[in-house]
Amino acid sequence: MQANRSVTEAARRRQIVAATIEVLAEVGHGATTFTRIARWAGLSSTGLISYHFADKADLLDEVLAEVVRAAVAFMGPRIEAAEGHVGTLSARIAANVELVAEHPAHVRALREVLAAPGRSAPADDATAGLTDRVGALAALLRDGQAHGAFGSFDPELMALAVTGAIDAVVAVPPAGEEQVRRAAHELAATFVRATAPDAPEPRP
Amino acid sequence: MQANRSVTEAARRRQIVAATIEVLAEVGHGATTFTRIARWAGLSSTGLISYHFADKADLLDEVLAEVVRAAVAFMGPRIEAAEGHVGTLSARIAANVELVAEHPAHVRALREVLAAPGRSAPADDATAGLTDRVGALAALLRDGQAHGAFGSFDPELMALAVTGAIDAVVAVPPAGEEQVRRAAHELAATFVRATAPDAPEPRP
Amino acid sequence: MQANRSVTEAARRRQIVAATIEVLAEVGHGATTFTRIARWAGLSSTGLISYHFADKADLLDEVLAEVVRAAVAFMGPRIEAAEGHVGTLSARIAANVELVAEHPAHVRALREVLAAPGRSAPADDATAGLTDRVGALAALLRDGQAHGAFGSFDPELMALAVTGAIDAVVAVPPAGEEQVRRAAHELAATFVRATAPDAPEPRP
Amino acid sequence: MQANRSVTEAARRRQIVAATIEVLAEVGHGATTFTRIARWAGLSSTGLISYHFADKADLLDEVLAEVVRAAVAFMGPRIEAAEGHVGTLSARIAANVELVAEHPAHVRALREVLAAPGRSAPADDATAGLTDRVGALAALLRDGQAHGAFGSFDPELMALAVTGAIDAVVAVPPAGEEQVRRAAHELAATFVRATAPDAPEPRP
DNA sequence: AATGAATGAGGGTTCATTCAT
DNA sequence: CATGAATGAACCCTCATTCAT
Repeated sequence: MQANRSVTEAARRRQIVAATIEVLAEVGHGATTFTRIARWAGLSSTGLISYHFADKADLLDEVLAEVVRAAVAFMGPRIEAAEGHVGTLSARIAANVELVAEHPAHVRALREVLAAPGRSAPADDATAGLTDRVGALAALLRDGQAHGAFGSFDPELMALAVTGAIDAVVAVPPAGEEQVRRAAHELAATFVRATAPDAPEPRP
Repeated sequence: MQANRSVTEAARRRQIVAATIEVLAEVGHGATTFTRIARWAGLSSTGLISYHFADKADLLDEVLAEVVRAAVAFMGPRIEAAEGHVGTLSARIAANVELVAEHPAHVRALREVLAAPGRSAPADDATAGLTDRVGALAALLRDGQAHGAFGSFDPELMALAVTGAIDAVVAVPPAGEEQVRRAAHELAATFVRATAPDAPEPRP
Repeated sequence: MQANRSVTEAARRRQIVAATIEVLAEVGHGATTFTRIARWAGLSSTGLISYHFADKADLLDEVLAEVVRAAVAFMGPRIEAAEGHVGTLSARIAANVELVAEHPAHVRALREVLAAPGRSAPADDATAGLTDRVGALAALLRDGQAHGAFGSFDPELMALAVTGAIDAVVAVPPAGEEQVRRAAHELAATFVRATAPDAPEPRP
Repeated sequence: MQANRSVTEAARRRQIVAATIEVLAEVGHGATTFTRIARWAGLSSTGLISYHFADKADLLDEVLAEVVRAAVAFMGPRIEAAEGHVGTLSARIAANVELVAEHPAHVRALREVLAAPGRSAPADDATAGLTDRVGALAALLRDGQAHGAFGSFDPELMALAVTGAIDAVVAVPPAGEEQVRRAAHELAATFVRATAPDAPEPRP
């Protein structure tokens, strides 16, 4: 009789976060207002949002956390299942592209939130893990280079390029699951080629 | 002594446009308000902006035009000087990366303006040329494939990847002109590798 | 103890509408601003008005409705109590004149609202009934002519004249209830005379 | 070489006044801005208007004077040509109605100016003569009553009614000169009837 | 836990007016 | 005599946030 206090609250918060994700994905960060969120969620006042979240920034933090949580849940197993440096790189790229087919609104919302002006660095590790995709990727590439799995290139720059390419590919609305899978494979192949070990001296 | 009729107006407009570019680059489109622009430009009232520009959209149009003009002036010669499909691809990537060293604020402002909600398609060709970088790149890649200069891959997807990679590389604040040039070359090399003709059968 | 959900809102809306009527009557439509309304109503911000009314047009619609409601409530019984065409004409004129003694601000506000630029035709019948006083009057006159109650004249023109005369008489600030009643009777008598059946041939 | 200083100025003032009359008639007082007037007159800046007129009120005063001047020039001869009290009343009404066919914009502009909030009493006599049509008419009616030309009624009230009726009839856009003349005659006839001497006791 | 009325700052825009040229 | 750039107040409206209930 007592314990469901926070159950109710948690449900409300989740409802509001979910609505915010949809609104962010649909109208972008600039037009994401409490009024619009309340309307989407079927709430009759913006006061309720302020009641459950200290701040607009607080709400967006929660949105970020939720989006990251879902993304990690989706990508984690796929990446861990991969073997070898090349395989991991490949899996990372493919999983990231495929993520958009599973949670299109989440991905757009993520970009909107991160692009919001005045956002400070994320707090927890999981968030950083997704947010700092570049760093994680660079580490993988550097390690692979040390093991001779990749050629010689600037790992940070390549990580940046990979991440940017994924985001760009993901930004165009995908047409069908099949096409998403194809794009995932092809993008992975592209960077496998780009990171391939340097060609040996042509034999005489 | 008389001929400079509207020299004042032109100067003010340029001043305001320049200030808007800086503000856009710094705080993003959503937070780019007349008040902030006026403060940045050292104007004492937002009314002055409204006096010189019909609309906020009008101002942003002018910003877009200016940014595109500068970008075309910078990249055009570099691209045209290149020879061959691979050379052109290389030059395009390098020029784009180097652009950010020349006009860092311009590049960020461009993205902010284009990302603004409710923006319609650009009118003139020069703008479209810069805006639709993906299309232009895809055409180059497709043509190169037909001439055997590139391997087999989806040109649209690759164009998207190249563009995204450039933007990502460009997004991090560059440290020094030397480093920019290095990044330009390396990124170009990366995609030259990624688009290289399929390896011939190893000779026996 | 709970049932008064929106009693506060309704009261505020009524308060704002009432204030708007007074302001309209005093300074005219062009100078009727949210600021002036708020000041008159004793509100501390114009935001409150925007909170309760979607639009300035929305507020003016409400004003129109309220004014019409009051006018119909006042004039309706008086007109219906009259008998015969001449009696009805008389009652209509008198009631209209007397209305101004009861709700002087309402009448001026009505004119201001209807004269506002960009107002579209009224929706409901009651409003139209008050708005299209000319049409209603013309119909009465035409019907009366068909029954021999009135002489021969252009009904539309006469209706226009009657309406204009009423408005003019009503426009001057009345001095005392007694004088209003006198004016009402005399104006009615004037148009009873003006619309009287054509004099019969003098008997030999 | 010197004398045409004020000639130029007078011409400019007339041009601006004329433009203002048109704008007033077209968009009403509330929307009559310096910008719109300048655009209509083909001027490139509102500064020119401020240069020639001390104030917006000053400009509107000039407009009023011009409108009155034209109206007096039009109506004066027609009224003076009439004979007898009834004839003069008739002529006054007809001339007033016909005025609208000659200077439609002037008449609408006049109403707009007089309806403007915060207008004080007119200065010169000619203006007062037109502005205080009611007073002039009341004097005529009172004098006529003293000479037995009219019946018994309140002259002020009747004057008010006549004026209001004229304005109302004039307010509807006239369709053709013929119709205007018909309306003029009929309205005159209406009030001749309404002011007719009291019917004598029916002879036994 | 929830409501919704209220607030005040700030948004873009229009306006009459001033002033140096 | 004319210009047009500049100003600052006021316009309507939206927003995140507060608070009594």
